Amino acid sequence: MGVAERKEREKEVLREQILTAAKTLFLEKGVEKTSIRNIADLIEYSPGSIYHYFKDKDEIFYALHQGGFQQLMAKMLVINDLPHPMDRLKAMGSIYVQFGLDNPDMYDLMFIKEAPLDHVARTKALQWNEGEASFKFLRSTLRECMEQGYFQGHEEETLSFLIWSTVHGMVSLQIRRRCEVVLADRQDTIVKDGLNEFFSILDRQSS
Amino acid sequence: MGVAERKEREKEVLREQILTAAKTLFLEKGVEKTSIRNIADLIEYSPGSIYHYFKDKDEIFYALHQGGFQQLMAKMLVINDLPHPMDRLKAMGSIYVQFGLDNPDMYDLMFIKEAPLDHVARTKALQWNEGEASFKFLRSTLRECMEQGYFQGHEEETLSFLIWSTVHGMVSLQIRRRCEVVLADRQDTIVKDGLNEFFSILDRQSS
DNA sequence: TTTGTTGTTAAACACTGTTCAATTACATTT
DNA sequence: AAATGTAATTGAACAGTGTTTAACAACAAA
Repeated sequence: MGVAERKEREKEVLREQILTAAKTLFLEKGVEKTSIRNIADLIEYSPGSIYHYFKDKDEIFYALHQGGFQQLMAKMLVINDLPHPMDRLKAMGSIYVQFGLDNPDMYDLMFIKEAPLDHVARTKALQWNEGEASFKFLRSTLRECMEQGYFQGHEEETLSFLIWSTVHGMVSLQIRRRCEVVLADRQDTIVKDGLNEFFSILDRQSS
Repeated sequence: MGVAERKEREKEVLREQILTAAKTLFLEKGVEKTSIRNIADLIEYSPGSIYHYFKDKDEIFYALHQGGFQQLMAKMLVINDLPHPMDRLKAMGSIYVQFGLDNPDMYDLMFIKEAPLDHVARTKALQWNEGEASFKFLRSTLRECMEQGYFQGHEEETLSFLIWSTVHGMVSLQIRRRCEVVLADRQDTIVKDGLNEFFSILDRQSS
């Protein structure tokens, strides 16, 4: 025995190889321009063999987007050092935005592209665990703010969605090049400026 | 003479035919799944002839997205009836969001998809007139609000961007199916609820 | 040594956007 | 009316795409 386990490990190794190859190509060319044949070429296998490890292209990019959430979540950990929930909330916003600007392709995959959600939709479970975990994290931080008297008269879930939307809106308008022309002169500061403007508004919501 | 003009008109007719065919297909299948051959089939021409009227696929979808801006702008006209600038600002938000939810594919093309901006980038001018006009419209409305004492201590351009980001964020998270799972039970109310939450925050920015 | 499973492959299918040489249509000039 | 020139149209071709599948190789178990 033990042979089944070894094979299992070997299979896992190749699966990982596919994923790293996919990530390499995807980070330099984007999702659409990364083809199954490109990935196969890079790991020196035939295109067909990819399909023994992943159901389809969407599953590969679903797996990659999972890695992105791990990255983002790891960066979020630093907020634990901040005692005041309002500081934690703002730090979350800054980290989220910074992550998006630093890793535009990964952000794109996580929050804009259809591929990962298409895969989720095909999986009968219909659970986007990565997204749900992140949203819960935002909600709990916001709840702590509310317990301290902030955002009175607001509803936790709705306000969480609104906050998420605001930071996502800024990042995605930037990533999908809607700022490039409309706000050409302030292209590389507008998102940070917008975020600070947002923070000052949030601060006024203590009554 | 007059024959050159007639030919010009005929050419314009076919150009329009291509556009309506493209729009029909695009609204039922989306950009990616609408192929040049599909469009050619629908108007009963060969695929090659499309390229006598449009440089490439991006140019077709740039033209379609222009139509989307006209639609949106037409809907915006009703705000002229509102005397108070703050009401106009909020009405703009409602109209924008409603447009996005009612025409998700067109919204996608206008504010999320790469195609129209890719075309803009290839055009040496690098002017996204549609987007700029819309943004200026938002800015001028916001300026009027500020002149009435709202949003003191805020900067017009930055705040305009922030407001745009907020409504865009809500619509795009919804359209790209990030709410579907995270906020499954409130799927078809969350954006409107979020917008109202946003309005209540804006109202508090009068001091 | 045979059997059964699993991994791998090349070829094929049905597509895609785009280019291009050849052809047709047709107004203008001879 | 015939020849010319221009513009529109075509079908084929090119180089790609995701995915399926029949054949084959590798190798553990019987």
